[in-house]
Amino acid sequence: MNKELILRLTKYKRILSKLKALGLERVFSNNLGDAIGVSPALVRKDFSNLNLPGNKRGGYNIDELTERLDRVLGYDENQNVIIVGCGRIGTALMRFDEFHHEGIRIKAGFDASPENVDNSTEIPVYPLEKLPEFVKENDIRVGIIAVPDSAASQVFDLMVSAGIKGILNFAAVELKCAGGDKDCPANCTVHNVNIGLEIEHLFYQLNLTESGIGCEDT
Amino acid sequence: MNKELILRLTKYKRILSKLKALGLERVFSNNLGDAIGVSPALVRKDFSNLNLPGNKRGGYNIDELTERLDRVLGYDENQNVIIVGCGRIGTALMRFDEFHHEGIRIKAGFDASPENVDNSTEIPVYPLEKLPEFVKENDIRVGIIAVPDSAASQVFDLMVSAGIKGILNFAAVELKCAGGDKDCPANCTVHNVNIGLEIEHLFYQLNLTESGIGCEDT
DNA sequence: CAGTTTATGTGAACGATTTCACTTTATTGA
DNA sequence: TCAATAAAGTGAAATCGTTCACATAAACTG
Repeated sequence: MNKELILRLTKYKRILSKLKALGLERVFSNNLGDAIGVSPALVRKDFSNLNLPGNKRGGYNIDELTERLDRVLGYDENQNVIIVGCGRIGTALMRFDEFHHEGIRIKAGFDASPENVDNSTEIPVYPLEKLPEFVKENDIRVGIIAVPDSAASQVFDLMVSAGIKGILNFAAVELKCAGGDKDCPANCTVHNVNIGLEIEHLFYQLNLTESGIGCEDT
Repeated sequence: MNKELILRLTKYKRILSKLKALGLERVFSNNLGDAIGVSPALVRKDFSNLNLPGNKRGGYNIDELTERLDRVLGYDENQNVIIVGCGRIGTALMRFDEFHHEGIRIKAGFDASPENVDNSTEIPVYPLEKLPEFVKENDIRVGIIAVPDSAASQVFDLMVSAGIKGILNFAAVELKCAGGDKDCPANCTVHNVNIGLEIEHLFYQLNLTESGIGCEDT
């Protein structure tokens, strides 16, 4: 199962929960397709491949589909996360509203500078050294890196050796699993969110679109 | 020229500038491939398709390749950007270090609430109404949306009608060009960065990897 | 209850990217 | 000057994800 597919499934799930909130009970492949920007045929194919059945005329039952999707994706209430680096980006993320809606819970922050440490706040910020202990005790699987680029790689190693399995990295350094090319022993999955790169990419896409060398949207 | 390719080219450019900073003069397709996580064959194919020549034995000359890449991508010193929404995320982005390195300049912020307006700071924050005027006068092509989800769509329309051509959207609403499915008259390209979705996606990828249904990294 | 409609389900066709495997050419060293 | 070597260059092949188009079945309708 590849990354793109998992992303689509995650999106389906989100749409389903919104439709449910609106009181709907069933949904059709073209509704879902429109909502996430893919063809209805692909929606059906996705569900067909995963044995998520619909009804020949009545589309898909939202509750049932949600439940089955959860089972496929291994849904788990406990989506606990830590943030490493409590500078501006880090603290902004800590208070990011959306996380609350989505059942994602930021359990703690960690920072190397003592002046950022403060465990009197709603989300406590501990010194970086406490990270391994905290990860073990609280069974944390996912962490966010929001440290300066220069510290990213060190922090990454620390997190991986502490047993973190998934990382969302905001530093402008493409992090890869220590194992290198081969399959990483620690088996940690990284998603890099490189904002600078994203903007640069956007500029180039515009340039090329304008000059007619074209590039369709998404 | 498609989005993925443009992204690779942007990455090549970044690597080249880092290698250059280290004092290197030439680079091989496998260096570049390793750095951005693709095969050397693809690197060569990319350059070959774009007529970016290397030397049959000596690899690619970093200066020359950079220059040619700039030409292909339509490189322009002037990468001016505005940010709409000067809450936590917005202000964090305003002072984001990486932008400075990359020649990206945040020229101004805009916010609907008067208490966030303040043009005594390094990067001035104006009331939202000033946006169209500012965009015209300063020839702004790209903007960042960092407003609450509920305001995202309105702000989007305002930006598009002001003439903004590219948007990096941090609100958890998948924005699409007003034109809908057909080609948008305003022709505005949107990149959505949905952090909550990203984390959820990460969790599911881990679940599936652990259960052996597998999914390779990147 | 037969006929029509509407949406799923799916094998086959398609298209785009990527990789393979080989050719070419520059460079080094004997 | 003549191998030997190392890396770019590239047409062909393979792969992968997506779409097509039609078979299928459920649900209305008169």
